[in-house]
Amino acid sequence: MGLTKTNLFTEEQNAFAQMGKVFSHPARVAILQHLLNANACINSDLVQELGLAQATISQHLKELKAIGIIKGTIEGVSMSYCIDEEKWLAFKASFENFFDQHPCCGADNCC
Amino acid sequence: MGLTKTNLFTEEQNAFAQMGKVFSHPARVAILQHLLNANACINSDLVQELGLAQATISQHLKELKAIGIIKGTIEGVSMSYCIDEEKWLAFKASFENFFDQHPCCGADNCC
DNA sequence: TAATTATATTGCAATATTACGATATATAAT
DNA sequence: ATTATATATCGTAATATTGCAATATAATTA
Repeated sequence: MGLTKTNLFTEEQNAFAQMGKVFSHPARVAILQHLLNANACINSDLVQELGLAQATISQHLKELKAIGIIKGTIEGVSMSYCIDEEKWLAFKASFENFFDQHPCCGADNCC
Repeated sequence: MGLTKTNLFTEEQNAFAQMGKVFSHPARVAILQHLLNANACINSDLVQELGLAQATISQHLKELKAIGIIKGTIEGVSMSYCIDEEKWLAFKASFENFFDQHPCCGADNCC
């Protein structure tokens, strides 16, 4: 099949999985880290930096932009990409919230 | 292609992406949440709970077990799965560390 | 205007993931 | 020993993702 059965899960679970997807590929992780370090940068920087083809970088940037964690503004001929601070903090909050759930209850049947 | 170019990225980036993958599918998110609530449970619970086929659940459990975030112990006929607390805290720390990077530097070229 | 540069999009090939039926395995109960 | 129950694995089909060459688009410069 290959088709995720989205209807079986809650809105929250699907939304969280969408966020997880952002971090599920090293190229996207690397792009985010590069943007975090530079605070703003252009596509071509990333092509040099990462070693992937320009089309591939562009595609990853598109995905990151689609979910909203980065935003791009036209800067003459080139593009200036940067982290969307508001979205970044929302992601941060979602993950903190998730990880704040305790893995162990201390009950008798606790592993 | 479909083949991630792992060699282009750092160990840390690849490792973080592996962690991200855990949260990139709603079924795995739902399984983790169920384990967090119940603290321990068996496969059949999840089949009832999630509505996916037994083989599918088993496959997701296998992946979660492979990366170490859950562990399973044989409990008679059934399996008792639960979160691996140590690994859970390690994941939590990695994500906290990642999100603690600041999206905006306050410089002139800041978006 | 023509050439240049930067980025996006298209089309395609290859691998990965998701899902499930069927089957295997292993323990428990009768 | 046979049956029932729970979980894992195998095989397979379908969709998703990754990656890139080629091409399109759009802004800048000569």
